[in-house]
Amino acid sequence: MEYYFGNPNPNPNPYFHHSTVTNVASPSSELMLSDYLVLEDGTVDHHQESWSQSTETESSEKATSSDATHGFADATSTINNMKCKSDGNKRKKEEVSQSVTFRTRSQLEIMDDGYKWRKYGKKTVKNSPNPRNYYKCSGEGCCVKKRVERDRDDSSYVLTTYEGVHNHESPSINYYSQMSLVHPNDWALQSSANSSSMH
DNA sequence: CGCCTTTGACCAGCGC
DNA sequence: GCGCTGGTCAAAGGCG
Repeated sequence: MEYYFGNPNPNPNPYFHHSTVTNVASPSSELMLSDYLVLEDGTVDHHQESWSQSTETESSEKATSSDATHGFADATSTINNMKCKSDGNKRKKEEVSQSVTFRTRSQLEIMDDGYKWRKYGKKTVKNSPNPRNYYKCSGEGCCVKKRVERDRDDSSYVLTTYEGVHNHESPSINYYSQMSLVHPNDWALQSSANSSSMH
């Protein structure tokens, strides 16, 4: 299964290209968001753990290490096993999911990542002036979710948390492939390369 | 008409 | 047990 992230929409959000994932500890290390999101089902590799870091708004995601050398210290990633079912054991704490959180600087909350999302909820969260929006992938049988909220400390940043793995390719995968195609198996190398040399 | 957003209600987990 | 909180549901309405 391949899993891509980027800005493959033929009619891209004009602000998206200015969205970056910034490492607070090392502000000079900025990556285009589209440069590195590829998830592989179920595995936790060194790189993914390395940029795991809790944010206070993501209390359910425990902090691991933050490794500024990868430039991902400001993104939260918790990779677990995904269970995609809406009944029975939903909302159990033991029900873990594969989730990745990006903190991006963007004027718009909705960044076009190539997938089609349907909003299903909006909640105000405690200790945050900004509401949290909940989206599901509109793909048939695809239960990937994402949460989008503005950083309570700096509203110029958007926190986007993806949960799950798409069971389909991005509708705009062809377009994206011309920009920056990364196979999941190569993602570790890609992310490592990106951290050392941009583009 | 189909798909979307909005939004209040509902539910489960958690802390006290 | 109770209240708070986060996450989800589903009805209603809007839009193309």
